[in-house]
Amino acid sequence: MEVENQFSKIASLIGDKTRSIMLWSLLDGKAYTATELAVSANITRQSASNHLSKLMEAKLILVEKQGRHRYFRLANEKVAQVIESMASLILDEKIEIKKSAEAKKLAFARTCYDHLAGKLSVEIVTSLMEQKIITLNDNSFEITDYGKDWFVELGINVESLKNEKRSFAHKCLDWTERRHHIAGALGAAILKNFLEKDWIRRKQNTREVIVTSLGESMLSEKLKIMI
Amino acid sequence: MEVENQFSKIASLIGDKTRSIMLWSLLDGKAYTATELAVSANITRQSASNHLSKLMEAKLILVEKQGRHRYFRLANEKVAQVIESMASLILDEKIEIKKSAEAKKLAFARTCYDHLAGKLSVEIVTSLMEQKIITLNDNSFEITDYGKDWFVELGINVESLKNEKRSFAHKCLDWTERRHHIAGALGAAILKNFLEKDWIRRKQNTREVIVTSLGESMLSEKLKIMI
DNA sequence: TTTATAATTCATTCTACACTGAACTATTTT
DNA sequence: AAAATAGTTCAGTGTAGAATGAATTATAAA
Repeated sequence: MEVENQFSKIASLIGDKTRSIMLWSLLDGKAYTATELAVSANITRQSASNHLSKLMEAKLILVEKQGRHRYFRLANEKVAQVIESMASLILDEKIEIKKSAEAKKLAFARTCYDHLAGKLSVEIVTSLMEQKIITLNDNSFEITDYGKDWFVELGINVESLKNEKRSFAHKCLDWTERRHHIAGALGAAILKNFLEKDWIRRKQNTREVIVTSLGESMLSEKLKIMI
Repeated sequence: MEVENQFSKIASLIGDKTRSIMLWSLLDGKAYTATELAVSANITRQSASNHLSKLMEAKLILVEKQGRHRYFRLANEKVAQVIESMASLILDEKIEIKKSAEAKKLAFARTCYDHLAGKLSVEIVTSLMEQKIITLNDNSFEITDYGKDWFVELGINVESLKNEKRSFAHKCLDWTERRHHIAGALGAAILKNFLEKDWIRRKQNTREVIVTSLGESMLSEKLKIMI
């Protein structure tokens, strides 16, 4: 098949009203059952099942079986990136006034797959670079010796992260900020760490992340970030 | 409207079979008339006109009037980036054997909007960096003093490019290579220069770019790139 | 001026494909 | 074992929205 038709096929696969909402729901990197996705997209289970098998066939999502449940999640971070990039067409409207409150909050701080995205996430990178905790090397971030201690103090053991199969700390383009944030094992560890310490909290049914007052003072102290 | 529905709307806008083929055609950054786009998408002019007005409304494309012709082109480079990112889901399949010959050629060298993309384009960046002709500074490339002379010798006046309104040489993520190439005024100037000198040639009806034998030896000499 | 070409608008038709209900398999629970 | 829950398959239905034809506007060429 010609490339343009392959493109057209994948575009219409993503572009269906219901499937696009499902993909949007899956953008937090979590795994959901068919029923859960059916409810959030407001369709029957049969219909959801049908859509999910189409997304599976195109390898946009994958499934894990657990007993009578089947958990669906995005196939990989790259799919998440594509969805994010499409969403950037609505999120970064020049005219601030037209941006909904919800969109603004998402632009400030949200999860993307398993790491942080939005303004906060790129400010973290800026601060870590300025403090020489991380450095940029081609396509990924590296941690300085000082940085290793800094992360240990934060509660993240950098060495053990490096043993994971996945990439350690690659750059991930933030579509609302048009700058990079940290993805990979380190990006995931930072999100987990901040959540565990209650610096930030997830909100129900959205990828939006809010900064707690504890988080506000800690981000200011450790990273010189003013919310 | 909730963000998920805004996303769904833009996704289905792009995701229509015919519109996606039109957008794919526009990806070379050139402007086409409604009739031309109708022919390449194999539909009537009325239908094309209808689709184009929808894409206009969403600000994905814009139009320039010239006499009785109306020339349509992508609204900006960002839209091109989004289309490219979606296409990356088909272009970078792990299983090489399944890649069509056409897709392989596109992955090697193609135009993206008004600059080069693909393997060749990121190799150019690598070489220019190694030779200290350009350096990376945050989100854009900068040219060294030595680099200025080097580009003048190539036939590109860097100073006059800087006076253009558009960004000079920002980074642009290459979706097949997952690394950056040069966009902006410099990226466009390089593509133009290479075409004029017949180092590379456009092919009809595709974004594919081929390297001439002259180009092969010049790229080897000037940039140490072996095709 | 007339004729040809480019593009759009609108009312109508058409169809791809999403949705539904019913029947089914596979687990878990009681 | 029976009942309940999760999910799928499939044949038939329904509809959003794409395609079309006819009419209209605008510009260019003859």
